Amino acid sequence: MRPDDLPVIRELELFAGMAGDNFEEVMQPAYLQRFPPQVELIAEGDAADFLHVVVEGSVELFAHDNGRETTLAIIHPVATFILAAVLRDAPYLMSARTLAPSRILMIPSENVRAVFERDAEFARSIVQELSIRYRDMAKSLKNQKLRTSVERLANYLLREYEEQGTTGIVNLAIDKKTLAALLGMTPENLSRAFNTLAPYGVIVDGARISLTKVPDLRQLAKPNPLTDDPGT
Amino acid sequence: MRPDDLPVIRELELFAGMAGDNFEEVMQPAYLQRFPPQVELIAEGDAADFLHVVVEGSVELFAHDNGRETTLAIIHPVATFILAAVLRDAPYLMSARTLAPSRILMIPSENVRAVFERDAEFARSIVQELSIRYRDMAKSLKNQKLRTSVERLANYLLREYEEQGTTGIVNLAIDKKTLAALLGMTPENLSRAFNTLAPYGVIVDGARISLTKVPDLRQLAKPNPLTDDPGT
DNA sequence: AAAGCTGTTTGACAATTATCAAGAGGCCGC
DNA sequence: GCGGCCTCTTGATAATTGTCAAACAGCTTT
Repeated sequence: MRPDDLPVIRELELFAGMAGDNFEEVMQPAYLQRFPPQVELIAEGDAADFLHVVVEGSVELFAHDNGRETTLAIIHPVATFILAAVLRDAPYLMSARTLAPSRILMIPSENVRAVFERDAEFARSIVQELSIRYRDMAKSLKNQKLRTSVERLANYLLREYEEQGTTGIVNLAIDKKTLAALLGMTPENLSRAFNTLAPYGVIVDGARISLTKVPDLRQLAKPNPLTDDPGT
Repeated sequence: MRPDDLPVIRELELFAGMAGDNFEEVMQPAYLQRFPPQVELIAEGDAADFLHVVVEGSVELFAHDNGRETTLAIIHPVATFILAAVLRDAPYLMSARTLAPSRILMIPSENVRAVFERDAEFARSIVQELSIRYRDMAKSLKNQKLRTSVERLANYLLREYEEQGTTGIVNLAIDKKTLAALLGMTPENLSRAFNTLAPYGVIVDGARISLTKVPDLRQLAKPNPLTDDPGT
């Protein structure tokens, strides 16, 4: 573990309020590792031995059933994943793979649970983190059940548009196959959904998407904070 | 509040480990109320003023977007709902209505948060509860994204079959319109899905469903603990 | 430059799911 | 009983989404 990584992690809301001793105790047995893209970090069904923190890069959470696969979330730095499994000492419900070259911090589950037991501030942070995650998951379910694939794509683009600073250009950070899985559709369908959005000012050039008629797009997408706004 | 209701609530895992004083503090301002069926208890977007506990009856959690509505979960006694919104002091993401005549305990959010701050055992319980809810939500999302409606129905029936004691009969506790919304389909589609399952030994007689070829049904449904088992 | 690879797009088609309209059956009040 | 109301079902049709095959573009490798 590089010493200059610790402050970044310390600033994570999850660890910010923790007592210094406890932070060291939880970090001491942790290790930070570099992974190339497309490495499977955990597999659904495995025991939750480590809490993972994406320090750099990005991680895709996905799951299988029958023969199919879907993406449930994309995790960007700096954020944790599979916290719930760690706290319950239960098998992971999702698999995780790196999308980009990434650095992942792995903290043994027992240490997380041990410090949780005696650091009230940490417990508080965990509850906030879990609540946010729960609510994000609820929003995803609403998104999936109440919208068509074109609407999901339109709302995704508008969210990225906001997050990338409302210039008319949205850069897709993930490839279209992954985006399709995240939005709950096939790559072919995503390609056609982009075409459907052309009259609403959506111009595709590889990973560069221009939005030239945002008001029109917004009217189609009908974004809703109670379905779209992440992290609240 | 009837005195003989308290022990039941006390046994709820969420409150079981709590110190006696704190339990009284959190219960003192709470009130228990009777509601007829189809009463809307909370609406999405409202402030989370109360933690709700279903003591008797049942409650449907549902949500809107565009003009559509879907059911996200059915809550049976004794269990809480909208815990995450209460802990974050954020607007509800879902609405709730009674399905049956119900008794609902309502605890002011501030009291929950106050006791959470100083009762470590309660904090622990909350984390467990939240983790379970998060994982249930993740399972629902997998169910929705990875399965067809016929598969979702088949798995629902098998789960009920197990929970109702593996007699060949499953009694639907909710009407078919609500079941359709829970499974993410229209009532018409549900009706047809039941017909599709007829060759797999599913015989419908109103709310009484007979399962005469459970192995066949299981083969079609391919149930998966990581998608189906609730509360783990 | 040619070959091969990957990711994406397009076309043709099939499966799934939704919509609209109508009908069957049960239940309640008059 | 009769009518009305409600839930559920069925039929016809349309919209959405998925599947399979092929083509294409952008890469890298040779």
